[in-house]
Amino acid sequence: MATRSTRDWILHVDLDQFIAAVELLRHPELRGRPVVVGGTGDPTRPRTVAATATYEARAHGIHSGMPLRTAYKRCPEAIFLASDPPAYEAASREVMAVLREFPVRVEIWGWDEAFVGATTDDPEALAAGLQRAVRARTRLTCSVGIGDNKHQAKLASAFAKPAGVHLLTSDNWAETMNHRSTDALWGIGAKTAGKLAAHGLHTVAQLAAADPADLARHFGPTNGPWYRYLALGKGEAEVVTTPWIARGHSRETTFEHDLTDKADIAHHITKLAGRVARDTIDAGRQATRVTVKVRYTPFLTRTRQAKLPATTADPAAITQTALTVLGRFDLDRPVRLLGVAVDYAMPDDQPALDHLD
DNA sequence: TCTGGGGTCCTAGGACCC
DNA sequence: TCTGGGGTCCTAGGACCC
Repeated sequence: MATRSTRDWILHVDLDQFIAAVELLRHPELRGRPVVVGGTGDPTRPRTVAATATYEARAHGIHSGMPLRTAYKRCPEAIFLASDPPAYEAASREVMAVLREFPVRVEIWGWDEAFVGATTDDPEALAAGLQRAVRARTRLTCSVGIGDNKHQAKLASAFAKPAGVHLLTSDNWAETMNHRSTDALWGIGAKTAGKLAAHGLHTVAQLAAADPADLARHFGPTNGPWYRYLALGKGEAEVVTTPWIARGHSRETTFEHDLTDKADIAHHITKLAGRVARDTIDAGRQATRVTVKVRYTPFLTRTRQAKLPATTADPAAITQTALTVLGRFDLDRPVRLLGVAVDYAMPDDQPALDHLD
């Protein structure tokens, strides 16, 4: 291969089967067996879904997002494990620490992913070095995508699975992506792909060639042109190493049995609001707005929100506002989920000043 | 397949104001 | 008197992602 000149690259590091891999490190005797992780690990419990499934479980048609009861029917001999977020959090921190020991910029993107910005003439060697270090220190394997921007690198890491390295740049973008369906792009899902197809735009190539003004008319002034931008293989190329500042925070619960008693519903909202308030205090943040979410049976979701009288983290104030907002819902039908969310005040939000002139 | 939990961002319509 | 245009804020919902 020809020698490359030194320049900036974006790498996307994606841990392979992260949750399952962490569980198999703790339960090595389960290696090679169908394992499903989710909820409390009780496959008879309704309204619980799989967080992940090993390749052996996938061979039985099980996949993440599938109700555990369905997974159990498909493969009764599968091992069902409870989800253990603190364990995944800890494993994730170890991986990210390994990445940060390299002379690169690291942007954490969830438990099992990170973007790495590097200036190098050999991105493949860097990718292999990252993989070796992560495996040596954590016994976890990862796939690495290499691109000119985050979008390309993100798609490339999927092509690299499992445990491989794949390069997707502006040079091979068209040949790799043009024939694919638009939902192959990062940010276009099933719904948008369906709407695009209804406009005659089925493939990435067709979307790339579409008229931006026409897209803006049909898909919104920001989204329409953005879809075309994605189809051209463009994307954000800046790796942000400063910690992410959360925009908000929420807690929600799906109940195994529907709630019908209004006092019971209010009690659960009080508990959820209290948790959100404690989380807000723990995060050292302040809330500006409270949103209450109600999901009725069978699956109709409604939200109502209100601005807090003043920016606060006070549990009593947040709970009171949540209960007031709850009062605006129809509670005469069975409820399967309740949630409470807050918007956080952002650090650059200026307090409102009274203008006196 | 009877559908989790936790996030982010965009859009559209209405209120309100000048 | 029946009637414009724009700007901003608020709200609810939707789409997408991990």
